[in-house]
Amino acid sequence: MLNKELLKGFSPIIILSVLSDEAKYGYQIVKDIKKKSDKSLNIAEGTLYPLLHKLEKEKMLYSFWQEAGGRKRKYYALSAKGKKALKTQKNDWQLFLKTMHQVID
Amino acid sequence: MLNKELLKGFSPIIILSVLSDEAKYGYQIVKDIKKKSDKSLNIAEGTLYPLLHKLEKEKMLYSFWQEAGGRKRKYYALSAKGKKALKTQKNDWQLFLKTMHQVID
DNA sequence: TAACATACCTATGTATTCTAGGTATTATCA
DNA sequence: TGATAATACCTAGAATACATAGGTATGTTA
Repeated sequence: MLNKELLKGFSPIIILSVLSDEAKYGYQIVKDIKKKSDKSLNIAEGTLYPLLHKLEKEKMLYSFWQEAGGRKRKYYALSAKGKKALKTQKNDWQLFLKTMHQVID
Repeated sequence: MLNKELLKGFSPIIILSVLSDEAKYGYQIVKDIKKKSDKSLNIAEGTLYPLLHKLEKEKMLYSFWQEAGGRKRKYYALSAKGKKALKTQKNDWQLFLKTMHQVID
């Protein structure tokens, strides 16, 4: 596990990124991030759900309910605004990398 | 300026890094980080001073007062514990980079 | 002599994230 | 069959980090 404090502020770009290929539901996003990060990232459900609601409120995401095998799942997908925001955030991330390299290396 | 929210959690590694060559005083650290980052990072004094106090309390840093040109300056230097912590944090940083790459790229 | 730069500091507010719960359904296994 | 685990959603409150917005004091420069 990474130092949790290191992660503050990066949740939005992580979530928008994992949604960039296809719509996913909350529980799936948690597992997905865990898997993709080799278990280094473990975003708590208590962090994810409020954040999904916030991103939806900001029109970055939209949601729809879908049923599969008797289970109701709430899917989230990137809106046009969300796609744009993801691009911006990836640029910010690159600048951040460059800056950190300059300062700490 | 980088998105400020992106920076949360990285202040300690930044401060320990800029102190790794020589002891510096608070005001100098602010200017130093600003310069090294091409003005991308602008750590507020209201962020820096309490953080220096915290790092000193945790024995990562030690301080001493020195006078130059009639001005009193409080210098901070890395302790042995601080040097060790810096190494650990740089490893954490590398892991974080790798993880972010896996998740967002 | 006024304004700016240097140099230290703290109190309070805001934003983010975690902890620690809660509910309900389905799958597994003893 | 009954208990436990996994799936799937959620929220309230605490903890933490950082920025904002001040404050004080001295030295420098216009």
